[in-house]
Amino acid sequence: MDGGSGTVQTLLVHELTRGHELLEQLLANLDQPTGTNPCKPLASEILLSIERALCIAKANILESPRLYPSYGGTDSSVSPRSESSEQASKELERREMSKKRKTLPKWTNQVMAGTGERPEGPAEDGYSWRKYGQKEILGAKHPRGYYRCTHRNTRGCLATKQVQRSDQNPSILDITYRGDHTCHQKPQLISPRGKTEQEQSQEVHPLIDHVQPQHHQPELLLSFQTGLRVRTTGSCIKTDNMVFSSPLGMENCFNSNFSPSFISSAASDSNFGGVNPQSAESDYKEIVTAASSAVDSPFVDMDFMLGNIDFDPAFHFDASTFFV
DNA sequence: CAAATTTGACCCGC
DNA sequence: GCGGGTCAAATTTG
Repeated sequence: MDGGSGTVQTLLVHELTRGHELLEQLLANLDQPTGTNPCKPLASEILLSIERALCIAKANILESPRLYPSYGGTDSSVSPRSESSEQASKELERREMSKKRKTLPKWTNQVMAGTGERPEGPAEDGYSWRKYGQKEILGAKHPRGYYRCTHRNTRGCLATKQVQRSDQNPSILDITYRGDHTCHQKPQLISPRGKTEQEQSQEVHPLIDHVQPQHHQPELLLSFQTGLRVRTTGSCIKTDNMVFSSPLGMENCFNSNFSPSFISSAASDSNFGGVNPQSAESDYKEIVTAASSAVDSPFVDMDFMLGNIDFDPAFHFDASTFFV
């Protein structure tokens, strides 16, 4: 873990460099007549490269929770006795909070919001969130909802998310996750019982961690269906039309047997009922990478990858056996 | 009645 | 000063 720092950086650099090179090739090829140019394979290559980098980066983030000061730390270390010290601790908490705002990993999903009445309702991901605020955002038609993990107080879980309806397409929700769930709450599978059919159809069913292998992550599914977008900031890696995010970060992508080839095969995969092949297949646009400062504290021993830097396209990895 | 949501106030960074 | 994010009292919901 601690010794893996150079290794992970090397891997990241490797993948990002490769992605960069491929992108250059792609750009060069754009000049060629459309019939002959190999843009598509190149684009796929780039995508793979970025996915790998993202996996590596996310592995780091997940594997190093100590990077992010724990909420419990502040209130367990400070035991307010008088009102003034209580105020002081609140001040401290606030200051910690602003720090966290900057340091916590952050990634954005776009999921299809049902056409339903509840504006943010369908943004279910299996965790129990508690709304703590709503704000009108300048330049946005729809207010942004602020949610935090229900177990924030009981278990000091820092995870928060912001849900905002997309301007362009009101049926799409922009969900920005921040921080990992330290509550180790098993995302409860929402039982169909007690839910209306409409609710069920709108819901993004949770499945993270130990789920039936034949099911793909619901967000994943929805993302496919909507032509999705998943972005990771903080780690500054941003991809479009790339399904690769979840509240648990890479744990999910691994656990759902994520493989890069999965994406390109999605269009033909009949499991994705309702997928518009075009959206899944044709729009590999805006693949952007940027160097990141948030991924430079590698804690994961990635040696297992060393011998195989050129990943198999069917690259997959069972996190449950690796990240314990 | 406890838990969740609403909403105006407040704080902080830019 | 402005805008985004959070707090917390009041209110609603189950």
